Amino acid sequence: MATTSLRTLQPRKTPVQERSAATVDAILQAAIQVLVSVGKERLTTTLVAMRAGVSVGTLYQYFPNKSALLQASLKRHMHGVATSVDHICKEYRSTSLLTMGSVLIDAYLSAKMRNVKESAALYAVSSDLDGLAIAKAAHARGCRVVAELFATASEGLTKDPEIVATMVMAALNGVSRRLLEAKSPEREHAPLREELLVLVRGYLLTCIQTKPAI
Amino acid sequence: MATTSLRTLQPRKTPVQERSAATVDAILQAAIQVLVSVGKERLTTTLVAMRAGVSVGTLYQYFPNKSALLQASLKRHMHGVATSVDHICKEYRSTSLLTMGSVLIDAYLSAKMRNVKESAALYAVSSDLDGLAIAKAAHARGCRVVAELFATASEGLTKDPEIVATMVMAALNGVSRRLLEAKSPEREHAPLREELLVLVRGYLLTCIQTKPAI
DNA sequence: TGTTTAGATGAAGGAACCTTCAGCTTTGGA
DNA sequence: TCCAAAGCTGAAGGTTCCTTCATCTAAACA
Repeated sequence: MATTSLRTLQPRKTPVQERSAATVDAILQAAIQVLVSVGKERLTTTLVAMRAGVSVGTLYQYFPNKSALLQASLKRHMHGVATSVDHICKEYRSTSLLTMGSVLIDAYLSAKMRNVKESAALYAVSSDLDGLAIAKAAHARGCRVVAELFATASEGLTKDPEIVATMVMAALNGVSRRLLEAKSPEREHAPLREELLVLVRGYLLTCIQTKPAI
Repeated sequence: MATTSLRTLQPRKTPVQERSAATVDAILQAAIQVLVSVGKERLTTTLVAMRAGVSVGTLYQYFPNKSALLQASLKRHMHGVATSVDHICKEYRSTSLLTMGSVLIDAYLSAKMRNVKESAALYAVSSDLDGLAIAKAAHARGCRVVAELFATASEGLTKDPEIVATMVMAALNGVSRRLLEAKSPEREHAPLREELLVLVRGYLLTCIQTKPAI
């Protein structure tokens, strides 16, 4: 069963010409647009194809079924966020824990806020059975990378970096979700970011071995 | 449209005899069970009716449509959690902020962990268009109640209680979701609870006017 | 006991929509 | 220019599942 779902996730046909690569891209973009405008419940493959300017048949040449299409959309979105975080994690190795926390918050939040509607709409996808696995995997990978970053902190850690990373990421998730589902996320962005900074800083301070003056 | 959805949410028929009240209860319980066993995607009204030991027709006498059924299930679940939090918020007025944070975490987490599968399965419902409104409303109400609690803290607050409550609840949500979606939530419950305590305590300390020794 | 009302039934209507496939068009190279 | 391969089309098949309603049973009450 797992084998089947993994196999069916693969594109039916791999684009070899340039135009088909553009088609796949258009379909994925259209999927997001439809998701944003009508929601996951009312998204149909025909609607997505129309929006992409192709026929349904074309869609089914690159995605074996509707679920695969949604999963691909979700993966694409999460990959964007993950890339931002990865970048930060490479760049800020061996700095102070508080710096790490601060830049992590900025990277994660601004990646999510880059396209508010899209991020919010994809929550519906990441909650169903197929999406959940992808979301979990992405989250787990994110925690691992952040844990590795924390392990290089100039101050020593009193706790397992994995646990610290898990907590920070969970808080980040909670607050960003709250933000994305707010009436006007743009307006609340700055204040919530500040407050999140306070929250994470307070926590990270308790994870440092020799407490500094600040 | 809002009027329509509100009207259709109302039960089609109000139970007047005792047996029908029991039927409604059985249907709601069955909805949760089906949700847990096959997920929201594959839940059908016929399946729910079968599980409840009634016919589909009976289901449609109390719920105007499938969406209303799911919404009712979600409401029931959230009401359970809200009741726990409300209770705490009445009981711990005028205590210290740290006490409030601690009992809040316990109340919220144990309410969610009371039935792990159910809580996890309902995330799918709370993410779709109909469920989102309910979830948001419940969350907003929770924040308001907690903010009122925080406003009575024996120590003075340096910030708007609403903001403090929002952050604490967002962190709570993030961590409990992470917990509920873990492979074995029971095993991780205690350690994550401890860590959540540290996280929230650290934050609340920064919200107190005159910093105490502890 | 008879009548009225509440409650329950489940086959069938019918809409929605995923997915296929036989045939058409475009592209790239020989 | 011409052909083979890649790409595209969209009507139609088929399935799933929501929802209804004519009909039956159980309960309350006089």
